[in-house]
Amino acid sequence: MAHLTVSVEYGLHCLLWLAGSGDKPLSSRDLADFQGISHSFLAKIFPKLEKAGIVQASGGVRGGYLLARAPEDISVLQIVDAIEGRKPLFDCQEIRGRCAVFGGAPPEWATDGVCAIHLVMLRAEKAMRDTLASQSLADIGQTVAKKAPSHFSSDVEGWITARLSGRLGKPSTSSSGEEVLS
Amino acid sequence: MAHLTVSVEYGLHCLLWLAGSGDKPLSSRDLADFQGISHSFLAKIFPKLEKAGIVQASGGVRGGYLLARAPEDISVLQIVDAIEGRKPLFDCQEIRGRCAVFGGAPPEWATDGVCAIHLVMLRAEKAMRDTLASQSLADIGQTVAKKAPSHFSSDVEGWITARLSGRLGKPSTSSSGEEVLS
DNA sequence: CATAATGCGGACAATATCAGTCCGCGTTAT
DNA sequence: ATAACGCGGACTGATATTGTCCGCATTATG
Repeated sequence: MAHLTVSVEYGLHCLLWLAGSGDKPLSSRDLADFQGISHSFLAKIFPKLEKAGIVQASGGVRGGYLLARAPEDISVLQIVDAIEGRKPLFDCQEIRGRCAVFGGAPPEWATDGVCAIHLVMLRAEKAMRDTLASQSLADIGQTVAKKAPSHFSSDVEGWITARLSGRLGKPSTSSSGEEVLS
Repeated sequence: MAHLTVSVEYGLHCLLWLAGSGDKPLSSRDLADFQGISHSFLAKIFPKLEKAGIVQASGGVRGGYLLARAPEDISVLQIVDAIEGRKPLFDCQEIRGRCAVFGGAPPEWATDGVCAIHLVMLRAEKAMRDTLASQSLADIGQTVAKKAPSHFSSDVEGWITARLSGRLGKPSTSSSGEEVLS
Protein backbone atom coordinates (compact mmCIF):
# COMPACT_ATOMS: atom_id res chain seq x y z
CA MET A 1 0.00 0.00 0.00
CA ALA A 2 2.36 2.62 1.14
CA HIS A 3 5.00 3.19 3.73
CA LEU A 4 5.63 5.42 6.65
CA THR A 5 9.39 5.62 6.99
CA VAL A 6 11.47 4.55 9.97
CA SER A 7 12.31 8.24 10.39
CA VAL A 8 8.76 8.73 11.57
CA GLU A 9 9.06 5.78 13.89
CA TYR A 10 12.32 7.07 15.38
CA GLY A 11 10.89 10.56 15.74
CA LEU A 12 7.78 9.35 17.51
CA HIS A 13 9.68 7.21 19.97
CA CYS A 14 12.04 10.07 20.78
CA LEU A 15 9.24 12.56 21.25
CA LEU A 16 7.55 10.08 23.55
CA TRP A 17 10.62 10.03 25.77
CA LEU A 18 10.89 13.80 25.63
CA ALA A 19 7.27 13.99 26.73
CA GLY A 20 7.94 11.72 29.67
CA SER A 21 11.21 13.29 30.69
CA GLY A 22 11.22 16.56 32.60
CA ASP A 23 12.56 19.94 31.65
CA LYS A 24 16.14 18.74 31.17
CA PRO A 25 17.10 18.85 27.49
CA LEU A 26 18.02 15.48 26.00
CA SER A 27 20.52 15.39 23.17
CA SER A 28 20.01 13.33 20.05
CA ARG A 29 22.95 11.19 21.22
CA ASP A 30 21.24 10.49 24.53
CA LEU A 31 18.05 9.51 22.80
CA ALA A 32 19.81 7.36 20.23
CA ASP A 33 21.87 5.45 22.79
CA PHE A 34 18.90 5.11 25.07
CA GLN A 35 16.91 3.38 22.36
CA GLY A 36 19.63 1.55 20.50
CA ILE A 37 19.22 3.41 17.23
CA SER A 38 21.68 5.24 14.99
CA HIS A 39 22.68 8.63 16.28
CA SER A 40 23.89 9.90 12.90
CA PHE A 41 20.54 9.14 11.40
CA LEU A 42 18.53 10.52 14.28
CA ALA A 43 20.50 13.75 13.95
CA LYS A 44 18.94 14.23 10.50
CA ILE A 45 15.43 13.96 11.87
CA PHE A 46 15.42 16.39 14.75
CA PRO A 47 16.06 19.57 12.74
CA LYS A 48 12.83 18.83 10.88
CA LEU A 49 10.94 18.62 14.15
CA GLU A 50 12.55 21.83 15.26
CA LYS A 51 11.60 23.70 12.07
CA ALA A 52 8.04 22.46 12.49
CA GLY A 53 7.95 23.96 15.97
CA ILE A 54 7.50 20.62 17.70
CA VAL A 55 10.77 20.63 19.64
CA GLN A 56 13.00 23.40 20.85
CA ALA A 57 16.74 23.05 20.35
CA SER A 58 19.45 24.42 22.60
CA GLY A 59 23.02 24.30 21.38
CA GLY A 60 26.17 24.00 23.36
CA VAL A 61 27.63 21.56 25.77
CA ARG A 62 24.57 20.78 27.87
CA GLY A 63 22.21 21.39 24.98
CA GLY A 64 19.60 19.13 23.49
CA TYR A 65 15.92 19.11 22.76
CA LEU A 66 12.75 19.89 24.65
CA LEU A 67 9.18 19.65 23.50
CA ALA A 68 8.11 23.08 22.27
CA ARG A 69 4.48 22.42 23.25
CA ALA A 70 2.53 20.28 25.66
CA PRO A 71 2.22 16.64 24.54
CA GLU A 72 -1.54 17.11 24.43
CA ASP A 73 -1.06 19.74 21.71
CA ILE A 74 1.16 17.65 19.45
CA SER A 75 -0.74 15.33 17.14
CA VAL A 76 0.75 12.32 15.42
CA LEU A 77 -0.20 13.89 12.11
CA GLN A 78 1.90 16.96 12.82
CA ILE A 79 4.89 14.78 13.56
CA VAL A 80 4.43 12.69 10.44
CA ASP A 81 4.08 15.77 8.26
CA ALA A 82 7.08 17.44 9.88
CA ILE A 83 9.31 14.47 9.16
CA GLU A 84 7.99 13.23 5.83
CA GLY A 85 6.98 16.53 4.36
CA ARG A 86 3.32 16.09 3.46
CA LYS A 87 3.60 13.77 0.51
CA PRO A 88 0.22 13.00 -1.04
CA LEU A 89 -1.03 9.42 -0.98
CA PHE A 90 -1.81 9.48 -4.67
CA ASP A 91 -0.12 11.38 -7.47
CA CYS A 92 -2.73 11.78 -10.22
CA GLN A 93 -1.22 11.62 -13.72
CA GLU A 94 -4.37 13.00 -15.37
CA ILE A 95 -4.72 9.98 -17.57
CA ARG A 96 -8.36 10.81 -18.29
CA GLY A 97 -7.23 13.58 -20.65
CA ARG A 98 -5.09 11.27 -22.77
CA CYS A 99 -8.01 9.22 -24.07
CA ALA A 100 -7.47 8.51 -27.76
CA VAL A 101 -10.91 9.75 -28.82
CA PHE A 102 -9.86 13.23 -27.71
CA GLY A 103 -6.95 13.21 -30.15
CA GLY A 104 -4.60 15.12 -27.89
CA ALA A 105 -7.08 17.92 -27.22
CA PRO A 106 -9.34 16.81 -24.38
CA PRO A 107 -12.60 18.77 -24.02
CA GLU A 108 -13.24 20.74 -20.89
CA TRP A 109 -15.79 18.33 -19.42
CA ALA A 110 -13.14 15.61 -19.40
CA THR A 111 -10.50 17.48 -17.42
CA ASP A 112 -12.75 19.64 -15.30
CA GLY A 113 -12.63 19.18 -11.55
CA VAL A 114 -10.94 16.30 -9.79
CA CYS A 115 -10.50 12.95 -11.48
CA ALA A 116 -13.00 10.42 -10.11
CA ILE A 117 -10.23 8.01 -9.20
CA HIS A 118 -8.21 10.76 -7.59
CA LEU A 119 -11.28 11.71 -5.56
CA VAL A 120 -11.50 8.27 -3.99
CA MET A 121 -7.84 8.42 -3.06
CA LEU A 122 -8.22 11.88 -1.56
CA ARG A 123 -11.04 10.57 0.62
CA ALA A 124 -8.89 7.64 1.74
CA GLU A 125 -6.00 9.96 2.49
CA LYS A 126 -8.27 12.23 4.50
CA ALA A 127 -9.55 9.29 6.53
CA MET A 128 -5.99 8.31 7.35
CA ARG A 129 -4.91 11.83 8.21
CA ASP A 130 -7.99 12.42 10.35
CA THR A 131 -7.13 9.36 12.36
CA LEU A 132 -3.55 10.50 12.85
CA ALA A 133 -4.71 13.99 13.76
CA SER A 134 -7.03 12.60 16.42
CA GLN A 135 -4.18 11.07 18.40
CA SER A 136 -1.79 13.18 20.44
CA LEU A 137 1.59 12.41 21.89
CA ALA A 138 -0.05 12.46 25.30
CA ASP A 139 -2.52 9.78 24.22
CA ILE A 140 0.27 7.43 23.18
CA GLY A 141 2.20 8.22 26.34
CA GLN A 142 -0.80 7.21 28.40
CA THR A 143 -1.08 3.89 26.62
CA VAL A 144 2.57 3.17 27.31
CA ALA A 145 2.40 4.32 30.94
CA LYS A 146 -0.44 1.92 31.63
CA LYS A 147 1.76 -1.08 30.81
CA ALA A 148 4.93 -0.11 32.65
CA PRO A 149 5.48 -1.19 36.28
CA SER A 150 6.03 1.48 38.89
CA HIS A 151 9.79 1.08 39.12
CA PHE A 152 10.32 1.65 35.40
CA SER A 153 9.97 5.40 35.65
CA SER A 154 12.78 5.69 38.19
CA ASP A 155 14.91 3.23 36.20
CA VAL A 156 14.67 5.54 33.23
CA GLU A 157 15.36 8.61 35.29
CA GLY A 158 18.39 6.88 36.77
CA TRP A 159 19.80 6.10 33.36
CA ILE A 160 19.27 9.65 32.19
CA THR A 161 20.78 11.19 35.30
CA ALA A 162 23.83 8.96 35.04
CA ARG A 163 24.16 9.86 31.38
CA LEU A 164 23.82 13.58 31.97
CA SER A 165 26.29 13.63 34.83
CA GLY A 166 28.72 11.65 32.72
CA ARG A 167 28.55 14.07 29.86
CA LEU A 168 31.22 16.41 31.12
CA GLY A 169 33.70 16.48 34.03
CA LYS A 170 34.01 12.71 34.35
CA PRO A 171 36.85 11.21 32.31
CA SER A 172 34.63 8.22 31.43
CA THR A 173 37.42 5.62 31.34
CA SER A 174 35.72 2.98 29.24
CA SER A 175 31.96 3.21 29.18
CA SER A 176 30.11 5.86 31.08
CA GLY A 177 26.59 4.60 31.63
CA GLU A 178 26.29 0.91 30.89
CA GLU A 179 26.71 -0.37 34.45
CA VAL A 180 23.32 1.08 35.25
CA LEU A 181 21.81 -1.72 33.20
CA SER A 182 22.82 -4.62 35.39
CA MET B 1 3.23 10.30 3.73
CA ALA B 2 3.01 7.42 1.46
CA HIS B 3 2.47 6.63 -2.13
CA LEU B 4 0.09 4.65 -4.23
CA THR B 5 1.98 3.73 -7.36
CA VAL B 6 1.12 4.62 -10.93
CA SER B 7 0.55 0.91 -11.47
CA VAL B 8 -2.57 1.28 -9.36
CA GLU B 9 -3.62 4.32 -11.33
CA TYR B 10 -3.15 2.54 -14.65
CA GLY B 11 -4.99 -0.51 -13.40
CA LEU B 12 -7.95 1.47 -12.14
CA HIS B 13 -8.32 3.42 -15.36
CA CYS B 14 -8.16 0.23 -17.41
CA LEU B 15 -10.68 -1.58 -15.24
CA LEU B 16 -12.98 1.41 -15.58
CA TRP B 17 -12.93 1.04 -19.35
CA LEU B 18 -13.45 -2.69 -19.07
CA ALA B 19 -16.46 -2.02 -16.86
CA GLY B 20 -17.91 0.34 -19.43
CA SER B 21 -17.13 -1.76 -22.46
CA GLY B 22 -19.31 -4.74 -23.29
CA ASP B 23 -18.47 -8.42 -23.42
CA LYS B 24 -15.78 -8.06 -26.06
CA PRO B 25 -12.34 -8.72 -24.56
CA LEU B 26 -9.93 -5.79 -24.74
CA SER B 27 -6.23 -6.49 -25.00
CA SER B 28 -3.64 -4.68 -22.91
CA ARG B 29 -2.42 -3.09 -26.14
CA ASP B 30 -5.88 -1.74 -26.89
CA LEU B 31 -6.17 -0.27 -23.42
CA ALA B 32 -2.67 1.19 -23.47
CA ASP B 33 -3.09 2.86 -26.84
CA PHE B 34 -6.55 4.04 -25.95
CA GLN B 35 -5.22 5.87 -22.91
CA GLY B 36 -1.79 6.88 -24.12
CA ILE B 37 0.16 4.82 -21.60
CA SER B 38 2.98 2.32 -21.97
CA HIS B 39 1.86 -1.06 -23.19
CA SER B 40 4.95 -2.88 -21.95
CA PHE B 41 4.33 -1.61 -18.48
CA LEU B 42 0.61 -2.24 -18.53
CA ALA B 43 1.34 -5.81 -19.55
CA LYS B 44 3.06 -6.28 -16.17
CA ILE B 45 0.00 -5.16 -14.26
CA PHE B 46 -2.77 -7.25 -15.75
CA PRO B 47 -1.47 -10.68 -14.70
CA LYS B 48 -1.74 -9.47 -11.11
CA LEU B 49 -5.37 -8.54 -11.63
CA GLU B 50 -5.95 -11.90 -13.24
CA LYS B 51 -4.40 -13.84 -10.36
CA ALA B 52 -6.56 -11.85 -7.96
CA GLY B 53 -9.67 -12.94 -9.84
CA ILE B 54 -10.59 -9.42 -10.88
CA VAL B 55 -10.21 -9.91 -14.62
CA GLN B 56 -10.44 -12.93 -16.83
CA ALA B 57 -7.80 -13.43 -19.50
CA SER B 58 -8.26 -15.10 -22.85
CA GLY B 59 -5.20 -15.85 -24.92
CA GLY B 60 -4.82 -16.03 -28.67
CA VAL B 61 -5.45 -13.74 -31.55
CA ARG B 62 -8.70 -12.13 -30.49
CA GLY B 63 -7.92 -12.49 -26.83
CA GLY B 64 -7.79 -9.92 -24.10
CA TYR B 65 -9.36 -9.18 -20.75
CA LEU B 66 -12.85 -9.10 -19.32
CA LEU B 67 -13.97 -8.27 -15.82
CA ALA B 68 -14.32 -11.49 -13.87
CA ARG B 69 -17.07 -9.99 -11.69
CA ALA B 70 -19.66 -7.25 -11.85
CA PRO B 71 -18.22 -3.76 -11.31
CA GLU B 72 -20.41 -3.44 -8.22
CA ASP B 73 -18.54 -6.37 -6.68
CA ILE B 74 -15.04 -5.02 -7.26
CA SER B 75 -13.85 -2.62 -4.60
CA VAL B 76 -11.02 -0.16 -5.04
CA LEU B 77 -9.28 -1.83 -2.13
CA GLN B 78 -9.27 -5.19 -3.88
CA ILE B 79 -7.66 -3.60 -6.91
CA VAL B 80 -5.03 -1.80 -4.86
CA ASP B 81 -4.16 -4.95 -2.94
CA ALA B 82 -4.03 -7.01 -6.11
CA ILE B 83 -1.55 -4.66 -7.74
CA GLU B 84 0.56 -3.51 -4.79
CA GLY B 85 0.41 -6.67 -2.75
CA ARG B 86 -0.91 -5.60 0.63
CA LYS B 87 2.05 -3.68 1.98
CA PRO B 88 1.44 -2.38 5.51
CA LEU B 89 1.41 1.35 6.07
CA PHE B 90 3.84 1.07 8.94
CA ASP B 91 6.61 -1.42 9.51
CA CYS B 92 7.19 -1.54 13.28
CA GLN B 93 10.83 -2.07 14.21
CA GLU B 94 10.00 -2.96 17.83
CA ILE B 95 12.16 -0.17 19.16
CA ARG B 96 10.42 -0.31 22.51
CA GLY B 97 12.35 -3.49 23.33
CA ARG B 98 15.73 -1.90 22.70
CA CYS B 99 15.49 0.54 25.60
CA ALA B 100 18.85 0.74 27.35
CA VAL B 101 17.44 0.12 30.82
CA PHE B 102 16.44 -3.36 29.67
CA GLY B 103 20.05 -4.20 28.88
CA GLY B 104 19.25 -6.29 25.82
CA ALA B 105 16.70 -8.44 27.63
CA PRO B 106 13.37 -6.59 27.59
CA PRO B 107 10.81 -7.81 30.14
CA GLU B 108 7.55 -9.25 28.94
CA TRP B 109 5.42 -6.26 29.80
CA ALA B 110 7.52 -4.12 27.43
CA THR B 111 7.11 -6.26 24.34
CA ASP B 112 3.69 -7.70 25.05
CA GLY B 113 0.91 -6.85 22.66
CA VAL B 114 1.08 -4.23 19.93
CA CYS B 115 3.38 -1.22 20.29
CA ALA B 116 1.39 1.91 21.15
CA ILE B 117 2.78 3.78 18.16
CA HIS B 118 2.10 0.85 15.88
CA LEU B 119 -1.45 0.77 17.16
CA VAL B 120 -2.10 4.32 16.02
CA MET B 121 -0.73 3.52 12.58
CA LEU B 122 -2.85 0.39 12.33
CA ARG B 123 -5.93 2.47 13.07
CA ALA B 124 -4.95 5.00 10.41
CA GLU B 125 -4.34 2.22 7.91
CA LYS B 126 -7.70 0.68 8.70
CA ALA B 127 -9.43 4.02 8.15
CA MET B 128 -7.79 4.31 4.76
CA ARG B 129 -8.56 0.76 3.76
CA ASP B 130 -12.15 1.03 4.92
CA THR B 131 -12.59 4.06 2.70
CA LEU B 132 -11.12 2.24 -0.28
CA ALA B 133 -13.23 -0.82 0.44
CA SER B 134 -16.40 1.28 0.49
CA GLN B 135 -15.98 2.37 -3.11
CA SER B 136 -16.63 0.03 -6.01
CA LEU B 137 -15.62 0.20 -9.63
CA ALA B 138 -19.26 0.85 -10.41
CA ASP B 139 -19.30 3.88 -8.10
CA ILE B 140 -16.38 5.47 -9.91
CA GLY B 141 -17.90 4.62 -13.26
CA GLN B 142 -21.07 6.41 -12.26
CA THR B 143 -19.14 9.53 -11.30
CA VAL B 144 -17.42 9.55 -14.67
CA ALA B 145 -20.59 8.84 -16.62
CA LYS B 146 -22.32 11.82 -15.06
CA LYS B 147 -19.78 14.18 -16.59
CA ALA B 148 -19.58 12.76 -20.10
CA PRO B 149 -21.91 14.05 -22.86
CA SER B 150 -24.19 11.59 -24.60
CA HIS B 151 -22.10 11.25 -27.74
CA PHE B 152 -18.97 10.19 -25.84
CA SER B 153 -20.13 6.63 -25.30
CA SER B 154 -20.57 6.04 -29.03
CA ASP B 155 -17.27 7.79 -29.76
CA VAL B 156 -15.53 5.29 -27.54
CA GLU B 157 -17.39 2.37 -29.02
CA GLY B 158 -16.45 3.57 -32.47
CA TRP B 159 -12.77 3.70 -31.61
CA ILE B 160 -12.88 0.24 -30.12
CA THR B 161 -14.79 -1.27 -33.01
CA ALA B 162 -12.35 0.23 -35.50
CA ARG B 163 -9.45 -1.07 -33.46
CA LEU B 164 -10.89 -4.57 -33.16
CA SER B 165 -11.73 -4.86 -36.83
CA GLY B 166 -8.25 -3.65 -37.72
CA ARG B 167 -6.55 -6.25 -35.60
CA LEU B 168 -6.41 -8.96 -38.21
CA GLY B 169 -7.07 -9.29 -41.92
CA LYS B 170 -6.40 -5.68 -42.81
CA PRO B 171 -2.81 -5.06 -43.95
CA SER B 172 -2.79 -1.81 -41.97
CA THR B 173 -0.59 0.17 -44.40
CA SER B 174 0.51 2.91 -42.02
CA SER B 175 -1.71 3.44 -39.03
CA SER B 176 -4.84 1.47 -38.51
CA GLY B 177 -7.01 3.46 -36.13
CA GLU B 178 -5.84 7.02 -35.83
CA GLU B 179 -8.14 8.54 -38.44
CA VAL B 180 -11.02 7.92 -36.10
CA LEU B 181 -9.75 10.74 -33.94
CA SER B 182 -10.31 13.53 -36.43
C1' DC C 1 -1.27 -25.92 -41.36
C1' DA C 2 1.04 -21.33 -41.06
C1' DT C 3 0.72 -17.05 -39.07
C1' DA C 4 -0.15 -13.23 -36.35
C1' DA C 5 -1.89 -11.49 -32.17
C1' DT C 6 -2.58 -12.61 -27.62
C1' DG C 7 -1.07 -13.40 -22.43
C1' DC C 8 2.81 -14.60 -19.36
C1' DG C 9 7.21 -14.35 -17.32
C1' DG C 10 12.08 -13.25 -16.81
C1' DA C 11 16.10 -10.26 -17.51
C1' DC C 12 17.64 -5.84 -17.69
C1' DA C 13 18.18 -0.67 -16.96
C1' DA C 14 17.38 4.08 -15.31
C1' DT C 15 15.85 6.77 -11.71
C1' DA C 16 14.30 7.91 -7.11
C1' DT C 17 13.91 7.27 -2.34
C1' DC C 18 15.46 5.51 2.00
C1' DA C 19 18.67 4.60 5.63
C1' DG C 20 22.76 5.64 7.29
C1' DT C 21 27.68 7.56 7.67
C1' DC C 22 30.96 11.18 7.84
C1' DC C 23 32.77 15.65 8.05
C1' DG C 24 33.02 20.56 8.93
C1' DC C 25 30.90 24.76 10.79
C1' DG C 26 29.14 27.73 14.47
C1' DT C 27 27.49 27.89 19.31
C1' DT C 28 27.74 27.43 24.25
C1' DA C 29 28.40 25.76 29.07
C1' DT C 30 32.21 24.32 31.85
C1' DA D 1 40.22 26.79 25.63
C1' DT D 2 37.72 22.87 25.02
C1' DA D 3 34.42 19.50 24.59
C1' DA D 4 29.75 18.64 23.67
C1' DC D 5 26.12 20.29 21.33
C1' DG D 6 22.90 21.40 16.81
C1' DC D 7 22.96 22.09 11.81
C1' DG D 8 23.79 21.11 7.10
C1' DG D 9 25.93 19.08 3.01
C1' DA D 10 28.24 15.29 0.58
C1' DC D 11 28.39 10.72 0.02
C1' DT D 12 27.08 5.53 -0.12
C1' DG D 13 24.52 1.15 -0.44
C1' DA D 14 20.12 -1.01 -0.73
C1' DT D 15 15.67 -1.26 -2.38
C1' DA D 16 11.48 0.04 -5.06
C1' DT D 17 9.51 2.05 -9.03
C1' DT D 18 8.88 2.45 -13.93
C1' DG D 19 9.77 0.94 -17.85
C1' DT D 20 11.83 -1.87 -22.06
C1' DC D 21 12.78 -6.06 -24.47
C1' DC D 22 12.84 -10.83 -25.51
C1' DG D 23 11.20 -15.58 -25.77
C1' DC D 24 7.59 -19.05 -24.89
C1' DA D 25 2.94 -21.12 -25.16
C1' DT D 26 -1.71 -20.47 -26.79
C1' DT D 27 -5.36 -19.57 -30.10
C1' DA D 28 -8.41 -17.58 -33.75
C1' DT D 29 -8.05 -16.54 -38.56
C1' DG D 30 -6.81 -17.29 -43.36
